[in-house]
Order: sequence, then C-alpha cells, then structure tokens
Amino acid sequence: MTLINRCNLKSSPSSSNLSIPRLISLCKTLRNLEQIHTQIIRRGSEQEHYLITLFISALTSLPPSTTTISYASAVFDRVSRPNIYVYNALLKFHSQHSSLYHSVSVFLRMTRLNVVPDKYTFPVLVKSCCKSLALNLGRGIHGLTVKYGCDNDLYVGSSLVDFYGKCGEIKCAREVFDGMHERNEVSWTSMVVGYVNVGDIVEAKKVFDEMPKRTVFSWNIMISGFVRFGDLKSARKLLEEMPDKNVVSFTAMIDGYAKAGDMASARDLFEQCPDRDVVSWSALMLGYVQNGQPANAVKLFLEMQSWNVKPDEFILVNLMSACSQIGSLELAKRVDSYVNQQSSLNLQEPHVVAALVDMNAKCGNMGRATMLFEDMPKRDLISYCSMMQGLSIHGCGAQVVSLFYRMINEGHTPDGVAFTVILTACSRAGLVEEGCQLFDSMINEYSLVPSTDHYACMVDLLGRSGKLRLAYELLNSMPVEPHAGALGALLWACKLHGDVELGKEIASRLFELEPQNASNYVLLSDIYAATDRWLDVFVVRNEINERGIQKIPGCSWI
DNA sequence: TTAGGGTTAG
Repeated sequence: MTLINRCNLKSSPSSSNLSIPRLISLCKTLRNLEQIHTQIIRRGSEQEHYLITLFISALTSLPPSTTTISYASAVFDRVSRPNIYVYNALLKFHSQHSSLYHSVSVFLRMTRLNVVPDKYTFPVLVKSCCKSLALNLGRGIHGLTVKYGCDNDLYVGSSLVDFYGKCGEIKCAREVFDGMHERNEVSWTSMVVGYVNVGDIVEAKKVFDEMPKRTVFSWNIMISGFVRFGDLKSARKLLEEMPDKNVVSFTAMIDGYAKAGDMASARDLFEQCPDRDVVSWSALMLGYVQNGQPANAVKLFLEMQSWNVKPDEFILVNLMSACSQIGSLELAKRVDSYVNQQSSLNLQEPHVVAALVDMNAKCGNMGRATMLFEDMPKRDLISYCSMMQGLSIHGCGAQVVSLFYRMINEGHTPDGVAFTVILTACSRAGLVEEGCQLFDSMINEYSLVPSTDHYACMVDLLGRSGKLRLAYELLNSMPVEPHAGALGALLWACKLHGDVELGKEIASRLFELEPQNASNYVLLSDIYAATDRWLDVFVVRNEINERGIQKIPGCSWI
C-alpha cells in the first residue's frame, strides 16, 4: 500500500495543495518522497515554489546518498524561475550533503539571475565553507554579507564566528563576535569552540564563564576542551558542576581517562553514565584496546551485546584490534565470521577491511588476510599499510617492498606511517640497501621530514646488519634528541656484534634518559659478559642494586 | 500567503 492510500488522501488534480505538504511531512524514506513527487508532477505543481521548497527540505533530512544529491538537483532544475526560498532550500541541502563546489555554483547561479541573497542564504553558505575550511572563499562571503546588508543578523554572525574559529582565525572570530549587535547561546558557544580549536583553553574558559546562559552544548564543549588538552582535573570539576549532564558529557570524560590510561576511573564513570549509547561503549572499548587490555575489550563487547546495543563499525574495528593483540586464531575466526554477518555495515569500508586484514595477519592467518586484501574493490593507503605490516611481522620483507611499489603505482602517495612500516620491514628482513634507498626517497622525493621513529628504524636497520658506525653517525645527525627507542636499537646491535666501546657510550646516554629501565643495564652487562669483562659486569649489576631498579622477570608465551 | 537559518563526540 502506498503512502497516499495509507493516509487516505485524495490524489485527484482537483484536491487542495494542502494535502501535499501534509504528505511530505509524513515521508520517512526516499521511496515515500518519490511517491509524493509523482503526485506533484501529476497535479502539474512542479513550478510551485512552496511545494518544491518543502520537498527539497524533506530530501535534506534523509540520510546522505548520491541518489538524493542528483534527485534534489533534478527537482530543482525543473523549476523555471526558482525564488529565494527554493534557492535557500537547495543551498541548505548542498551544505549538508555535498561539496562546497555544489553550494558555490548554486550561489553563483542565483546571483547571476538577479535573485538577491538574504539573511537565510549566508549561514548555509558559510557552513559549506566551514566544512571545507575554505578560508578565502569564506572571507569573500563575509564581505558579501555586508554588501547585502545581512551582517547584523544573529545567525549570520554566529555562523561567521564558528567559521573563523574552525579555520583557526581566532582574531577574526573574536572581531565578528565583538561586533555582533545581538548574541545568543549559539554565538557564545561558537566562540568557545573557536578558542578550544586553537588550543587557547584559558580564553575558552573565560568566554564560557562570561556566557549569560549556558547550554548542554556549551558545557560539553568546555569539558571535551579540557580533556583534549589533558586537564582532567578541570574537566572532572566541570562535569560535577554541570546541572543536566548527558551521555556526551560522560563520554568526553571517559575518553579523557582512557587516553590518560586510567581505565579504572573510565570504567567507574561509564557505570554512572545515563542512557549509554554506542559512542560511550566505543570510548571505553578503545581505552581498553589502547591500554593493552584486549581481554577487557572483548568482555565489554559481549556485555554490550547483552544490553542489546547494536555494534557499529567503530566497535567492530575496536573488537578486531583487541583480537589482534590477543593473537588467538580461534577468536579471530569467530570475530571474522561475526563481522561478515553484520549486513547493516559496509564491509567495503577501507578501515573495516584494513582491521580485518590486520587481525588475520597478526593471528597467523595470512591466507585469509591476503584474500581479503586482494578482493577489495579499491585499496587505499590504510589497507596497503595493514597488508604490508602483516607481511612484515611474518618476515616477508621482499614481498612488503614489492607491495610498497605496487601501492605507489596505483597512485597512492606514501605518508609517514607507510614509511615506518616499510622501513621496519626492511630492518626485520635485513634489506639494508632497499631500506636506505627508501629513507632517501622519503626525504628527497616525498619531502617528508623523518620522525624519531623513522630514525629509530634506520638505526635498527644499519645496526642489525653490522654497520654500527653508520648507525651511530645517523643517530648523531638527527635534528632532535634521539628517543630511547633509537638508542635502544643501537645498544641491541652493539650486543649482537660485540662492540663494547660503542655499547658503553650508548648505554650511558640511555641511563640518563631512562634511569629506571633495567633492560638497558642488563644489555650492557651482557655486552661485557660476551667479551669476558667480568669486572665490568659486576659493576653494572651492582649499579642495578644500588639504584634500587626493579628487574622485570623474563617471561615467555611458549 | 504558505516555506527556510547557526553550535558537541570515536
């Protein structure tokens, strides 16, 4: 039965137009709207601005898809002389569903046809610029608000404050904000968002404190602002003071505790959280994954299912990461088949496939990982990195290198992460020449600045292959102080190749950097022991005891 | 005539 029949509304051309707005307001799906559209055409109402405005607005509230974009444009294009309402409805549609290009071309078309933009035109246009961080275009539009006399409007002002703040132009945001004739909670909140965005948490708090009226939005932005800059104490204080906390407020705080590694507090707050949604479950689960508690992440997933919360792709990616950490092939198989049963999810999403590839590779099912990777209709940088990483941990260095070049040939530009993966693979497989060439191309061809991790990879690569002096020179040529990882890699190499003198020097630098890390002392004592320097062994061991350093007992999974 | 606006989170 169609919507028309269900509503028991006549569809004859003589019936009043009022029935169509009523029908449009009842539409929940694209299919419903298509039925109404048929009615509009049948009644010859395609030129009625009122109806078309309502129709495009209804399309705007549907979930985004390529079908709705072409549909909205097609409906609009049939109107011979659209008025400002129709234009504004289409602009709003584009600001939410499609690219800045669409919005701008609609705007240009309307001004060319002498349709004068009004105070409703600019907020949506500014929002489109904001989404793309199109600063110069936004500035131009700001100028046009003045030209068309809309700059004193509350909504235009608020959208500009938001726009400048999000683009990092905080001075411009403040200027617009200070010049506003009238402000409401949204204008104030946008100002707070701007300061949080540029990292000026002090000024953000000042504006927040000055706000005449705070909303749940403004409280939540301030809490997540403190969380973002690691000030958990202030965030928690605000959460306690907040009158009507919602799930977002709690989730921001849970996120903060999880990032700080305080999973006990995160869990505690999660228990107190009202109306927990999939985002709050996800925040806690990600915390468990990132803090090396994969078993708790899996347990939480099972708990979530008993609460009948539908997992989304973030939850499943977390579940797969947890599974990768556990490394159980049995669990991986179950999770793999579970994920594949989730028909509501887009399994072609690159990051979902990347997680599946990663999980299978880390749990020892390289066959399945390869199949998933090769079956992808389109491979992106992330999926390539997952596959290369998988091959790398299985020691297939040569395959990683050829995959890396295949990735480039497919038109992807390697980033810092991709180079970390490839350099690690070269190091593991002893591919010294390839590694050096790649490190060189990273700097000279791709203009990337190597991070301390990249240097650590190279030091490891050179060190393992016995080129200790080269590794040492590279270490000293680093523009920033090498971190413990790079020094530690060289110390290992010294042990491997029995270089006592270099080992001594590197160890002393490491002792300064991490005086309480027992493994550095043990490594140095091993280096001495290998060359029968037992007195030195004694001195180092003694130092461990004197400094009260706790040795972590060795353990094995085997 | 009727119609339309801006701010939060993995």
